[in-house]
Amino acid sequence: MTTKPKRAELREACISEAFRIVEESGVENLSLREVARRLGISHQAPYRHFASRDHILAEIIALSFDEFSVYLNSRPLNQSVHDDLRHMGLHYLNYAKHHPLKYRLMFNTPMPDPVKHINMMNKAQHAFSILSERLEHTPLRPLALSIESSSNLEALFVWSMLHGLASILQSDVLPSLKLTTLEKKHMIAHCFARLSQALQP
Amino acid sequence: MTTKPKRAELREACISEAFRIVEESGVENLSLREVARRLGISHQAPYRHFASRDHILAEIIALSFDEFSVYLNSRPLNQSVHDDLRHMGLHYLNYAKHHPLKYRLMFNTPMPDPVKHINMMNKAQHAFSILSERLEHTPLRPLALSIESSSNLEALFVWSMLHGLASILQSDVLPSLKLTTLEKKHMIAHCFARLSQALQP
DNA sequence: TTTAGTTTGTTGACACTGTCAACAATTTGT
DNA sequence: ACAAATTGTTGACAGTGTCAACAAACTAAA
Repeated sequence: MTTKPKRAELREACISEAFRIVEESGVENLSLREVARRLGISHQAPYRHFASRDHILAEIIALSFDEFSVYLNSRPLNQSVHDDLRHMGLHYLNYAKHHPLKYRLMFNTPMPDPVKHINMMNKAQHAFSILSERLEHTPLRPLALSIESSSNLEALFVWSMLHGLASILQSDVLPSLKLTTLEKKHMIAHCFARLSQALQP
Repeated sequence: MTTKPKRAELREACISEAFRIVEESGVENLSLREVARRLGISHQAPYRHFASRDHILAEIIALSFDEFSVYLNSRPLNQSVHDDLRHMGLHYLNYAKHHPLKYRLMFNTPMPDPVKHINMMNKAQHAFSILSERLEHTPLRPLALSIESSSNLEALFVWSMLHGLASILQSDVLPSLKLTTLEKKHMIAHCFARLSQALQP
């Protein structure tokens, strides 16, 4: 439990305590009352700073997107652009692996009404733009003329693969799929190889 | 509300009522008490048939996987194997699009302990096997020798892309990504084109 | 500085949830 | 037909989000 905060700092204290709760035990165990309890304040105090549970949720989702963006950008510099894209993908998967509860918070949680939480959506958009901009400067295998292309579309494709893979890797279903240990070990490498085949000229 | 069921049919009635609730308003609004209310029985009656909420959840997840498997198999027959794979993918996305709440139930919901709900896991495994078996009889572009391959691995790759795409398409984040209407319109076609490039010999 | 007004925190309530325990009705097996 | 087991009901408890009424504390003007 965190030390009892002074006035005016309560809002920030609530957010970081809520963030901590999600890190520790997942969004389904986040309750405003638990936040209040940990901060040693009354169960209604947080309501002076957040209109509803959704509003504090939006804050910590935004925080997570920030953290995620920083993590994506913290990848080592790579010589070739395709190597860099690859490392970005691996970084993506690493974040999901090491912060599964926060990853689920961002991507697997029914979100509060986006229109009411524009800041949150902007942070999400920013994380996406990292991927999109990386692809903007990556020469790709040409597609048939009938197929529309743009760095956003390529980013959506790569993101789909990464998000799907990250989800499956941490899914409860995976252990029941009767995969050999060899298959389990090579999942990521295989998917990245196929991704290269799709993208590399 | 369904008609009050006779004895011994209560278990089945609970399951289908719960299934209906999820279809209508999503898993987060599923409560045993609401099920009981709709069936006109006491709030505790369902507990004679399900040890906990998780147990009825496991039942309707299993049901959803069944429905999903049937849907995947209901695709029209296609001449070429790659065409068939493509249609399978489109069918996958169609299911997610037309049954978003059930799709989320299967793939985006923290599952009850898999070990305690083996039937549910078997149904999930069966849905996966449909994809895996399709890939088993589809000639694919060869990979580098250092890269492991198997129909399961190929299925995981395709599934990753499909699941990622399906999730993103129904995500609340999508509208905030500043995509042009043209990009939105071509998302699916683009991803499938890239998928073909990855897989087609 | 004192006072009035606004912001923030507290207490208590309500409706909702899952689940336990005790009891009643009903069905089943002999 | 009666004993036993199964199934259904009622009532309770702890947990949740949130509203309303009230109290304390900070802020701004006199």
